[in-house]
Amino acid sequence: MSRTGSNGRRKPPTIHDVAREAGVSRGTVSRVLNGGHYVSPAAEEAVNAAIRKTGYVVNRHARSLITGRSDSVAFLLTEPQERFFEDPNFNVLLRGCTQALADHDIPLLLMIAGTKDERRRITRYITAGHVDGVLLVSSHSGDPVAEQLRAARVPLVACGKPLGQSSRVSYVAADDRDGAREMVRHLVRSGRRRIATVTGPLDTPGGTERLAGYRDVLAEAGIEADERLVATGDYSRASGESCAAELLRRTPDMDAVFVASDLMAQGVLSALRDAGRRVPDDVAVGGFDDSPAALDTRPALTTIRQPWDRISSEMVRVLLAQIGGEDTSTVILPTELVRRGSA
Amino acid sequence: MSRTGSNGRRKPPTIHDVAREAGVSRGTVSRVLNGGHYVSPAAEEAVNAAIRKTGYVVNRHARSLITGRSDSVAFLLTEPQERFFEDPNFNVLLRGCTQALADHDIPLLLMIAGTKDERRRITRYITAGHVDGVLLVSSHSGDPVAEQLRAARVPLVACGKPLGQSSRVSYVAADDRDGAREMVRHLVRSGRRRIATVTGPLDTPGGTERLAGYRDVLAEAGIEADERLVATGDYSRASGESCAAELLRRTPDMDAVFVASDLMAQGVLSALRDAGRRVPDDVAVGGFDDSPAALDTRPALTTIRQPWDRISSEMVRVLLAQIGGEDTSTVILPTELVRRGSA
DNA sequence: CTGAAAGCGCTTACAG
DNA sequence: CTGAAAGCGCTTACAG
Repeated sequence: MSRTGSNGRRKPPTIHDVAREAGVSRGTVSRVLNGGHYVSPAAEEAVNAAIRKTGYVVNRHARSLITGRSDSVAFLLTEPQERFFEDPNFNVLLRGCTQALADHDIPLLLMIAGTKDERRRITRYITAGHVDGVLLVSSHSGDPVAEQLRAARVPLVACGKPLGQSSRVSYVAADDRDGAREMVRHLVRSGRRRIATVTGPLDTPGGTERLAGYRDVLAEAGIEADERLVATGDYSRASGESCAAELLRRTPDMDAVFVASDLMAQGVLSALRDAGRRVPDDVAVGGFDDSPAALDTRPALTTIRQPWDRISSEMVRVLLAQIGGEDTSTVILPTELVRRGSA
Repeated sequence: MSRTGSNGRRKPPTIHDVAREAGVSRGTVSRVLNGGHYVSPAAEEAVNAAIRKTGYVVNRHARSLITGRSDSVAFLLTEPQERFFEDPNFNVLLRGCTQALADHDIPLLLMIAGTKDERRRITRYITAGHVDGVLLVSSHSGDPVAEQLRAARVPLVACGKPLGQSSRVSYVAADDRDGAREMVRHLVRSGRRRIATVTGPLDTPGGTERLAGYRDVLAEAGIEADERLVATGDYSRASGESCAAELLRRTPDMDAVFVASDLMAQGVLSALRDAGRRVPDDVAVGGFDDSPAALDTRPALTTIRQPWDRISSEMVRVLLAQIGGEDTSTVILPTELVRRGSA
């Protein structure tokens, strides 16, 4: 059935081969392929048998040429730093999206727009219609790529609230503020009063929202706010270490630290150990993310779980809905306190 | 210039629009697009101006339909375990390949064949010609996907030596055996004599080759081999910890451990600390990979650097060559000893 | 060097 | 329910 091309690789069967095998027209085969509407049971049966027999697989290029859809989606990373790749959250997200898309038989194109040149090339590629939509992962605000894609009306869903133009862009995020509240309430409940925090960068939602949640709880608990207890990190382990060292110098009486990411919390634990403070006896430490590494610290890290599997499946769901014509939407997912040894 | 479609999104300009704008035929535009052969300078000039003016971007589906190429490449992960995503090496490799391909304007499709169902679906997709070639990342031997793709004559290059059918499959790998030798020689030179090793799984090249390198050096140094000094891990941190505990029990006099991955070495360091052994004073520890985490251990990990950036760029180079008709080939890249505190 | 024309494999109104 | 036909946007021999 399958013809052999000049290069030795088999030429795959076409819809024409299937039609001949089934004794119907190509149109009928196509109708079976596209949902089986307006096809008699007998014809459908014959076509399906012919498909099995020939091993036919639709040629997506031909289909895309006529439908105008590409049946593929981009996973776009716009990140000047290399950091996202070190971040375990990134892995989970990427895998989750790949698999959620695979369930719809949609391939994921991975694109990294690190430099200005890459951003221009990728924007051109996407706006030329080579993908049906974009899963956008970009931690910082004021991302020009997001704005350009939005202007070109490319279906788009961001991971985390895009600080610049949130009102017109779909996004899926964990409830950062509430997660932070959970953790700080837990610290308060365990008797801590001098609670410090190491924040993320303040131009990211994880930076501002988790800090806001921290302040919410101090206010509701009637604990006086002390700005010396607030240090700003950049999500790296090293920044956690240096922030903790600085906090220990400024406020040696602190008895707890809420750290806005597990990776930074690892650095905080190192700094505390170096300073001879016991965790959690002298200082309780709470992280954020529930990354795999949270299990490997000594003591194991009490942290806030971000539901990455749900975040990725919701991103895919919202994007496909938008590709299907629905309006933009926002999904906020609940977090969960995971108690381990550090707090 | 650009027409507006029914859904509100602009219909991108076609080769026809460019031809009209430039005052030439569509054939001439196509020739300019495909290398500019048999085109007069004047025509080429006019076409390029028209392309700029219209913002034309080639429709890859139409092109692929006729050329039979897809101008895209799959990055295929066949891994029953989730482990690869936790492995920092995976990140570096994926990023490296994405960027090396971007330099050729070729998008990377990420595919994960974890379950049997996924493997079947993905094999069908790939053998149907939807990608021009495959970058294969699969740690274990006897991978049925590799064999099927090879049989279907799909251009393919593996990361690491595929233990099953290495002779007919291109691959790029670090020199595992020589890297292991470097590390163990370093341990011997620093006066260690009771040198243990924690290997990777013995159905992976990193497992067998690094063990072979370890044995090479013991033999050349005239140190008696002692099988009690060999423990087999599975590349996880936890296995490093349990292997080290077992080694301490079997051979309490050991004065060094060569560990086949940095992640396992982290577990080894924990176990040694728990046992009250000082590193490197009592026991020297050498890792393999030079992962980012190797900088974060106490003491920092002496390790063997795998040249991941070169591995990824070579994988892409070899794959593109093969797509272009060249024969299979093998690339072995040198490793490098990175001395830090642990040995 | 250039244009007219065929054709890649598919989908989708259009008649029946 | 079904077939014949047009056409998606491009590339590539084929004449000139």
